[in-house]
Formats: sequence, structure tokens, C-alpha cells
Amino acid sequence: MDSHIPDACVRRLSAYMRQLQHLTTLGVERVSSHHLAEYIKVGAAQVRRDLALFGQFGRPGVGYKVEGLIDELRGILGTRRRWNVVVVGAGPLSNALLRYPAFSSRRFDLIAAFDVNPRKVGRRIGKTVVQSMDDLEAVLAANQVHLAILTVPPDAAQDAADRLVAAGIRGILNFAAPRLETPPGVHVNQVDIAAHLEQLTFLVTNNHC
Amino acid sequence: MDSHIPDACVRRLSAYMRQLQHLTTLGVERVSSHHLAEYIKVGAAQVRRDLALFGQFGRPGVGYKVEGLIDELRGILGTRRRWNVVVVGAGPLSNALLRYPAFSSRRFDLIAAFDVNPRKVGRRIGKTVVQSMDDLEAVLAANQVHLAILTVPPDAAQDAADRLVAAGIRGILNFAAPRLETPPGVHVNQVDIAAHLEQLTFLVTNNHC
DNA sequence: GTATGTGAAGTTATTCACAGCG
DNA sequence: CGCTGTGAATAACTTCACATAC
Repeated sequence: MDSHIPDACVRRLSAYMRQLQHLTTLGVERVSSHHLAEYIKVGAAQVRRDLALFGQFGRPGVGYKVEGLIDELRGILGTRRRWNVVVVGAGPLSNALLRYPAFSSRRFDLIAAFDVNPRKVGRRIGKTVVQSMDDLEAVLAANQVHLAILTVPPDAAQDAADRLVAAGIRGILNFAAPRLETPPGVHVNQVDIAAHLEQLTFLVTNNHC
Repeated sequence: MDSHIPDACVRRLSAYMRQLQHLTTLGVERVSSHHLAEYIKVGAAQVRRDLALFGQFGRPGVGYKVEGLIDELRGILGTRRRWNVVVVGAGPLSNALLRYPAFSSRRFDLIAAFDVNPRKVGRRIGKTVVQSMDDLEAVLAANQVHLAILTVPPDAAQDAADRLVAAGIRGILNFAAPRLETPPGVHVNQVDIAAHLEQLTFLVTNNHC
């Protein structure tokens, strides 16, 4: 059932998910491809095509059941199960992530944060306590953890990544360095907030409408 | 100068920019499309094609001059000039952004933060002082500001965006809400960190290598 | 009437391969 | 000889349009 899914398609699936979850909070029970498309700023055919890659989730003349589609998307994205996540580095960004409430409904549990600085170790942030980097391997071994968020300073990023990979991490969300070297099967997702601003300056400068 | 530049292309240009800036800190002066491609995980032809859309920046047999290419990319992305940016909402995420050092070299100056909470007003974060939302329009009028970062709670997002647009903001980086309504010519860039994690769970679950 | 799912068409993006320059 | 820039070929994505189901 797995084949070649466009990268952009997976990003859209996440966008659909976010909008669908918003619709549940509004009590909306059914949604059409046109309706969903309008929110995400893509065509309705695109929405149907994206979903049709994985199955037939809608009913002609009716649309999609919101709850049902959320569940199907979870099946596709791999989030029917919950995922434990660790945060490496306990700076301001980690602080923000650990206090971010929306992870839970998207099936992510930030179970631990780590830092090399002894003064930060033991501090509570949100519901989690900062632990020593020395205990990284032990904590990962004691919990099923396959994802990590990296927020350490750039020159510490590769070492941290190596330890995470050695401890069995399969996916890294990387805020730290321009690039991480990882073995095949370990996925890295780069986040660059300045890049997001540059997208805007590009559009504004070339006065796209 | 404007045409139809792929969205994905602009994202790659930002990635090239980041890597090039990293190379300057290493003292590297020249770089080939192959070298650059390796970092970004695209093909060398893709790099050359992306750049060729805008001009001829390299020299056959030699490659690209790092400093020169940075400047050309700035020209394309609109960051030869610096951009003032305001942050709306002074929660943990704003705190992280205001302390994030890399914005400056990418040509962004976070000149102000705003919050409705009187207890936060007056607090310093990094180099900037939190100001009252009441003063939003005055501050924007007193400075050339065309970009904003939105980190308020979801139900306050649209109102805040409306005020920003009315005050002349042309681009919004939106961490706050699933969707913002804006008039044509005002660009919104959605950021959804849970979505980034979902990209990883998708890859890990469907064991892509 | 309304909305899905999907071949087929259309469009856009990526890769190939090589001429030509340093 | 190495590396760029680019026409041509390929592959990938998106949109159209309609048969089908509710």
C-alpha cells in the first residue's frame, strides 16, 4: 500500500488534519472537498486526489465525516498510536515547545527534555523536568521513544544527533544546525524560521498578489 | 522582474542561503553546484536550474563565489535591504524568537513585541521591550514595518491580523491559527510544528529509507 | 441536486546530457 | 579537465470533466 507519495501531498495531509481538528471543536460533523480546499488554499480536486491515493473515505453527495477522516489521516500519517518525543537542549525554544498545548491532540507526548547545563537540570518546564544529557541513553532505553527535537547550539548538534541515532531515534526535528548527517532510515526535518520570513519577503518584494 | 517561480524553488533558495552563510563562517570562498546540492539533498542540476532562473552567477570550471552568491540570493529574496519585524503576542514562543540570534544575519530586525497583558508590558526580552497592544498602530506608524510574526492565542489571531493589515503589514508569519483571512497582496505563511513531526511519523511508519 | 473518485488531459517541475567556457 | 548553463527529454504533479453514487 505504500508507494511514492509526493512530499507536498504529505504536507497537505497535515494541513487537512489541522483544519479537521479545528472543525471538531466547532462541532462540525461533515465536510466537503470544496470546503476543506478553501481553508487550505488548494483546489477541491487536489483534496480528493490526495485522499484517493490512500482509499475511498468520502460518500458521493455527502462529503467526508470529520471524525472518520481524522482517523483515516492518522492511519496514513502514522499517528493512530501516540508518539513519545524528547527535546534535546533546554533553551528558550524548548521552553516554548514544552509549553505548547497542541502537540497532545496531534498525538505527540513530549516526555523529557535534556541539557548539559547543570543549573538547568531539575528545573520543571510545563509538565516535564529537565534532565542531564548524561542520562539521555538511559531515559531513551526506559521509554519507547522514536522522535527527537533538537534545539542545542549549532556546534553541538551533530554530536547530539549521533547519540540520538545510536539510542534508536528514527526521526529528528532539527532547529539546531544547517545540516545533520544521519544513516539511512533516520529522517531529519529541517526547520528554519528565517527561511519562512524570506518566503514572505520574496512575495512582498516581487509584489505577487 | 517577476514570473512564475515554483514555490519549492523559493524554499530551496532559502536553504542555499543558509548553507552559504554557514560556509562563510568556515572561511570557504567558492562552492560548486555539486557541493551545494549535497548539503541540501537535491541534485546538482536542480541547484543550477534554480539559480539560472534569475541569472548567471557562476563561472564554468570554477563554481560560485560564496559571498557573491549570497548577495545575489538576497537580491532575489528581497533581503538586500533589512526588514523590520514585529512580534504580536509575548508568550514563550515570542520569547524564543526574540532571543534567536540568527535573524540578524538573515536581515531581519525584531524591533518590537506586543501583548494585551499589562503584567507583561514593559518587560524586556532580549533587546526589545514588550509594549501594549494599544500602541500597535502607533509603533507601526513610527517605523517602517512590513512583516509581523503572530503568536497570540488562536481566537485572538484574526483580530490581530486585521489590525496588522490595516496598519500596512504586507506579510504575516502565522504560528497562531489554522487559517487567517487577509486581503490580496497580504501574504501569510503558516507554521505548524506538529505538522513537521507528522512528516517524520509518516516517513518512519512507512519505513522509507 | 450534490459531491465523490478517477481516467485523461494539461501543466509544471526535475533530470539528462552536452556544448562551451575557464 | 572541471564546472556552468541550458535545450531537450523525462517524470511528476495538478486540473478537468464526467460517470457514478447518494
